[in-house]
Amino acid sequence: MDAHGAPELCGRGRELVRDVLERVGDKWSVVVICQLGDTTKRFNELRRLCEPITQRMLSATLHALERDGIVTRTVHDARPIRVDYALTPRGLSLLDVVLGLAWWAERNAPEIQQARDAFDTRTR
Amino acid sequence: MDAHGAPELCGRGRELVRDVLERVGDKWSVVVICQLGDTTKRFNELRRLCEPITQRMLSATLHALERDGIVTRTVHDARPIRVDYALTPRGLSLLDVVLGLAWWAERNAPEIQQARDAFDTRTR
DNA sequence: CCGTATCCCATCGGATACTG
DNA sequence: CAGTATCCGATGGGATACGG
Repeated sequence: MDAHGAPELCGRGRELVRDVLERVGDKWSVVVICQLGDTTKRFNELRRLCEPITQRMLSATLHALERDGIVTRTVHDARPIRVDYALTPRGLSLLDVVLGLAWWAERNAPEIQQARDAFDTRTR
Repeated sequence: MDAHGAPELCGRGRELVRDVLERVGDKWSVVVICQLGDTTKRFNELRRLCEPITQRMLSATLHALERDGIVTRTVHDARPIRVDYALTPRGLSLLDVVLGLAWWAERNAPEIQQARDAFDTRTR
């Protein structure tokens, strides 16, 4: 199982790794990355796909992802103005692992809901 | 790439999936799950492994993971009291995908740090 | 040893209004 | 269309102290 050895979550470089995990751990990053997928999309297009994300949070999330080199932002001189977002190669590699997480969540969501209900009943 | 189709991050069942993602997205869950691995561990043992986690947060994190059926909690009648924690089968399946995330973070942390520095310089 | 209770502040993120 | 600015309530999580 751990043929690679455990990640350095507790050794040196731990803070750095946790920084990265907290980037993907905020409320919207995973959703945005999954909806972006391997296709370039515009701001409002992405916004609809990520509903009910607010304009403010989509902007902030994209800014943070751009800063980390996970998405690119391309401004086209047109009227009305048009801005395209896309995953970088690094973003695509992250998409792979994040899809694993999303699929796990999707597969396990019903049983986890049951577990929660059972636990809450049992401990009430 | 998306042979499974995109996860239902925006369809029905979206709230449920996001609930699950937010569980693993909090500050300590990924660390605790990785450090627990496939071996039963005691509270303070886990605490040292997850340093600098506080007692309060380890307790809260384990409680939430137990509620979701991801870890088991076993109290042994001994003195001093002894409590063992272990991943359930569901927890082990989560470990797989979470290790993927941790390894990605570890591999990419240095370049992301560079990207951040470059971005901050460029936009200053 | 294994927790819970309290306090308290920093950050996150929603609502809303405004700009190029 | 694609954002930024401001306000503000909710939540997360650290420090500390106490209990079984």
